[in-house]
Amino acid sequence: MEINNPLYKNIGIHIMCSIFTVDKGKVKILLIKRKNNPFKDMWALVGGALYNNETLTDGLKREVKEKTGIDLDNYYFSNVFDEIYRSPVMRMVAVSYIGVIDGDKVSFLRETLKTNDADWFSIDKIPKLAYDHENILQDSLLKLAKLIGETSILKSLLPDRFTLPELQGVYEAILRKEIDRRNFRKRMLNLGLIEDTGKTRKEDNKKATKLYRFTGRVIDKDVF
Amino acid sequence: MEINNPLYKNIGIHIMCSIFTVDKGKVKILLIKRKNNPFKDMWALVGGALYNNETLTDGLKREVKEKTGIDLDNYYFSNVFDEIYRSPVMRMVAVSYIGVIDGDKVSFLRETLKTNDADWFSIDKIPKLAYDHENILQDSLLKLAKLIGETSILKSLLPDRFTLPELQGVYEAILRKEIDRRNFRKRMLNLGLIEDTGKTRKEDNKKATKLYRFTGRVIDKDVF
DNA sequence: GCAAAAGTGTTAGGAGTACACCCATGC
DNA sequence: GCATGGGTGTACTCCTAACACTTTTGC
Repeated sequence: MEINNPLYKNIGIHIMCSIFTVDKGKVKILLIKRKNNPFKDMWALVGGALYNNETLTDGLKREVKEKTGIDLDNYYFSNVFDEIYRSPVMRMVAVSYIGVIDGDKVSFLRETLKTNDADWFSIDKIPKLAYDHENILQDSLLKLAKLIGETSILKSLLPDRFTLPELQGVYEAILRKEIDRRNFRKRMLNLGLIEDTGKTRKEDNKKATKLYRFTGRVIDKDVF
Repeated sequence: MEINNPLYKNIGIHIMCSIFTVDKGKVKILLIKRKNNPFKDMWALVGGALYNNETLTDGLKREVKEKTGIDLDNYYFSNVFDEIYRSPVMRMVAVSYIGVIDGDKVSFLRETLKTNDADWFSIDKIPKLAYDHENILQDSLLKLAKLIGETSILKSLLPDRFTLPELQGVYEAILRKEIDRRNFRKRMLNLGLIEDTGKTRKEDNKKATKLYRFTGRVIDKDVF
């Protein structure tokens, strides 16, 4: 049967995850250092090969858990990478996802069965990466900038209730531009991505600030 | 080496293509009838298994050529389908694309090595399809409706120079709604997807109509 | 009182939507 | 002259972008 044609057997699937956080106005990416070949001792995105008996997102969660100890539950599909020699070992097609977590709250493992180290890297200072991960990362950054305008992808980065200046700081870090406070507020509330909780928070030496929460709505404009 | 773990070997990749046309106000999909098992004698989307030595889009073009004789050059990524048992033969992950052609101009083969028949089906009258192709098709229809607002995906359906009423008819068929003539014109020109050629066409018994062409521009709005 | 951070309102321009009239043609 | 199909303009609303002042607080 044609399905046994060796030409299209033994293709593997990588599930990759660009795990982002934003810390002090900087976007950071969680990288792991590989313990094994290929690309032994090099930094890499989190991810690995899909098993036969799991869906892509099951594999994604398993790989993230195995290589970082993190339980990822906020992720979005990003892209497919199919360059023929992107893996030196065998033909691997990568399906990439984007995850966002709060780097201050979520702890990760420095070492696992397959990793020697793990750390957050500012996206301005990325070391040389294994495979085509640099490519995947850059693509994911563009996608992240899109997703924050259409989804609640940032909900796992901020506390349940957050202030608008906090949220704006995250947007400015990801979009790499300053945004007008008044327009930001109007736009965010108008889009319906967030809503007023009616509560406020009082910091040490500041005016009380209003608290908002994500609605979970997804923006999907019609053509006509 | 872990890459030899049988758990994640032998995954296959399907590349699927929903090939659409619009004919007399109806959106139609090109289906082929399978000659072989699994799903022998059932209608199916065009597509097949990726070879180790080709990229996804190379495989896409090869499969479309093999099963329909068509040289496809206008296609867009659509989605990934990863249900574990979507193929009864082995684990197959499908990467789906959308193609648009002019059904009146492009001819296709009724029979090939792997197909017994091929035909256009109105999307209102789809036969039972092999695999999860019904699912992929419905998903592709939604994506197509998005793509016509952002890309020049329709350029292969219309002649190089086309009239606005022609284009509007295609939009209405895909979006399944009527659109105001004046607003359609303003919006299309404003978006920059099409441009005035400065020429007109004179049909038999009609007023001369202005001709437009696609610009190839892709609409990609910024968040802020 | 002054500096820092947060909140709010106004205005002008551009896009979207709804809607009505004129023009060319063939019969 | 009338029916058909193609072309255009206006008014209203809404979103966006630019921009300035007031409030609270701690020092």
